[in-house]
Amino acid sequence: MGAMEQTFSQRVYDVVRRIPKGRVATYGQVAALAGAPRSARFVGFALHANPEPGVIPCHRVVFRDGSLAPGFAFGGPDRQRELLEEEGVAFVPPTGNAPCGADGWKVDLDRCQWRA
DNA sequence: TATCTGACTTTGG
DNA sequence: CCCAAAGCCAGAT
Repeated sequence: MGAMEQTFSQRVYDVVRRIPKGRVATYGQVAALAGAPRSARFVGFALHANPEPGVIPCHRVVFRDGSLAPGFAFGGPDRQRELLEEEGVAFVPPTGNAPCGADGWKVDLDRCQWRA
């Protein structure tokens, strides 16, 4: 058995699956842990390609800015925010001048970004 | 084998 | 402050 080579996508799933509850990681963070600090774009692509619903907490993966994926998320960013709140993830309100994608609410990376 | 695309990220206007 | 473009890597066709 020598061929144990997993595709980058499989590796991404493995990393995302290790994200503890109540913590979030950015695409770049997952990409780095997967062994490709420059393929942040591919992280999202991998999750979209085969996200094994219920097994891979793709809702814990957010943008570098703390905002969520617009439109392509599993049912909408509103759903993602609700799931994260259920896990105890802290959110930051739109300070009044923060544009942001989803609802203006962003994940508090300063407090809830996952640390390997 | 080559070409294109994409759930990102960073820098510039 | 907001919008746009470029760079990046790995998979799909």
